[in-house]
Amino acid sequence: MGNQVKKATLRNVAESANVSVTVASRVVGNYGYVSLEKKKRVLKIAKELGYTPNILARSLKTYTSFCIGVVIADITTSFFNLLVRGADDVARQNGYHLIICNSDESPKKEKDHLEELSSRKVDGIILCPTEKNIHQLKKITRAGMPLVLVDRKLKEIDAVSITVDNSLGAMEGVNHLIQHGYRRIGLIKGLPGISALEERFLGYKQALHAAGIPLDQELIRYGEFNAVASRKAALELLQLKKPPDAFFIASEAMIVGTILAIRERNLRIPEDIGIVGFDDPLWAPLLDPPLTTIRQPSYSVGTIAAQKLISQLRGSGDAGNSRKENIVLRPELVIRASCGEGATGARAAGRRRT
Amino acid sequence: MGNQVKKATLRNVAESANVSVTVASRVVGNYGYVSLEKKKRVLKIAKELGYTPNILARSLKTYTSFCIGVVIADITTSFFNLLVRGADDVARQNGYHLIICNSDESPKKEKDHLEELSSRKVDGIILCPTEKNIHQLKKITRAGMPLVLVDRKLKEIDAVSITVDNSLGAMEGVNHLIQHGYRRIGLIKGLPGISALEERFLGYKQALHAAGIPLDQELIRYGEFNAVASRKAALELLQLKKPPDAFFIASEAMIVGTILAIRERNLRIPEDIGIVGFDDPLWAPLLDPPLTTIRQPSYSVGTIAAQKLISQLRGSGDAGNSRKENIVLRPELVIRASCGEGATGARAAGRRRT
DNA sequence: TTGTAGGCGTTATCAA
DNA sequence: TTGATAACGCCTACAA
Repeated sequence: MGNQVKKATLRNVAESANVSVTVASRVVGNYGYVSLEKKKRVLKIAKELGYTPNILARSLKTYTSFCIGVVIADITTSFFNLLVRGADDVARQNGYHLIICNSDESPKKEKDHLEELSSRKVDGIILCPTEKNIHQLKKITRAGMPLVLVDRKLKEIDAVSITVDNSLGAMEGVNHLIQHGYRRIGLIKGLPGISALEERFLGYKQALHAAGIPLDQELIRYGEFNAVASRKAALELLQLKKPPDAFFIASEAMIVGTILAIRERNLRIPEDIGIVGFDDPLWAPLLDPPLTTIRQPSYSVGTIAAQKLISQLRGSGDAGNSRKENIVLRPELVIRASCGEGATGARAAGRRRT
Repeated sequence: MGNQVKKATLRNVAESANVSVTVASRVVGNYGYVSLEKKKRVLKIAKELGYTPNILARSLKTYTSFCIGVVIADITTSFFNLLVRGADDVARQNGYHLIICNSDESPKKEKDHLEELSSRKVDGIILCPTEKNIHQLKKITRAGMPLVLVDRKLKEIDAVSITVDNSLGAMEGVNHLIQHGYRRIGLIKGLPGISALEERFLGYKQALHAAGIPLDQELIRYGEFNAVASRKAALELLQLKKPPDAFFIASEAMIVGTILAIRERNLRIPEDIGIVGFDDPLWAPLLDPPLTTIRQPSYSVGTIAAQKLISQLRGSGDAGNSRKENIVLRPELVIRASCGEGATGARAAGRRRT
């Protein structure tokens, strides 16, 4: 009631300091001409009142929110949280903040998020697309919203994309398996229709083809990117009359499910079954035997995406757009012992080499 | 130049639809009286123009941004990304968005983030405090910013906090170790001065005390929440003249480091050394032997925090504040085999029971 | 049921 | 150097 404190707005600061809002704005914004005396006065009052600029108002006026929207599948997976961390690190460094949205691979959620982000007037968007909202995305880019795609690319959309060479990675992984004598290689895929994963499938097929091994559809199962579905899938595979002698697993959580299945069936790695996983979680070296994996540079995907987006934001004054560029990063085969090599190599010596 | 499209603002929509902004505002905001005819007209035009409300402007006017600031240590750790996911799920459900900030346990970064969030006029903040910015936090709460603390509480601050019963969890874990015959239990702590971790230390001491085992300072090391420092710490411990016969490890990444160290020294778990880890990562059951852990309900910490904050936001009209409430969640001891029980129990039978 | 007008806190323009 | 003044896009009395 009585002693309501004055709200810490620029106008009030100016009033108390006996200057115009313009002057006050200049000193807090640190630009233009202001006499030293007034400058000091304003600063002092601002501090006293605990003034902090209202970014909402500023953004409304300047048309820049210094916010970047990020929509990914799920912040809970290591690939994405590393990616987000990378993006956040460079964004902050440049004065930007991130608004993170989980799509859970649902086109509907993705669409909602995209709309929200537009409404919030983010300066740009980093997106790992479900690949089912082309129309919506076209609208967004047409409206001038800078967009950077990560992990998956969309040929219909005019935007730079940062991806990993999935087919190469998968090929190397499967090839590694083949070189160690495995022939019936079960594939635990993610979900259908996602380009990054289809690319891994392609790599799988190429490696098989190169080795003259026929593709057996029976050996391919969807693990839905989670541990329970992948465990089930692996179990099914293991029950085949002609079960696989190795697994190539397309992402982290599915590695967990698959290994659980292998444990349940009491199979030995690498003697009874070989394993290569796409994604190199922190705990891969902890398994017994340590897991051979394809490591993705996910943090870098994030940093590069943010860099590209921000430089686009900065240059947006001049150049039109038509900036379709694909940056593809190389994954790395990390050889440990789950295919019979490395530390436990001796143990694997006895296995058939066909 | 020539055919510049009209900007999709409420005013333009209203103009094109031949109604006042008020009417337009009403139909898009879906409130008040509007004739069906005009309603249809406005909706049609809005769609044509691709209108989407400018949330910045709305927030400026209404004093609510529907944004919640979240500052945590690091989104990259499973405890925090699960927490954030929980918070995000309930926030979205209620129309709120999250702005996530990583403090990396740095008081300086935390302070900057807190200031930024105030400037951005978030409606409230969920914070895992470094516990070094009391002054700043007081200022924030005094300014009326709703605040919910997670994982750690601050007795000086008047805010609700959602924590886990750390000392109980640690006590149960260490106790489990003791019951299985371990006596020299090495402790891999995080960093000094963080209440949640000090509580775990307390639980450790209590369990020791209850069993009549003297506390040996030599057995306590800082693992700095990461794998490399904890590996080093564990290695040091293992080199003692009287090395530990078990490890109690205070958080996930440090489990990784410690196990790496154990591997290097070629020690068998649980025969040579027992292990209990605080945090129950997805991969805990994958280790050989599967890891006994203290599972924290981190997702729930997040959901509850968001719920509390939002209900505070809603009720903010009436009640003052002075809402100091501590919700403490119970962690759970997940017994697997790293202390000689469960699946590999037989193997542990031979170990000394003092 | 509709419209007018003022203001949210900033920044930007233009004189003074 | 400084200060009115007009936006930015939206909401909301209040009046019609």
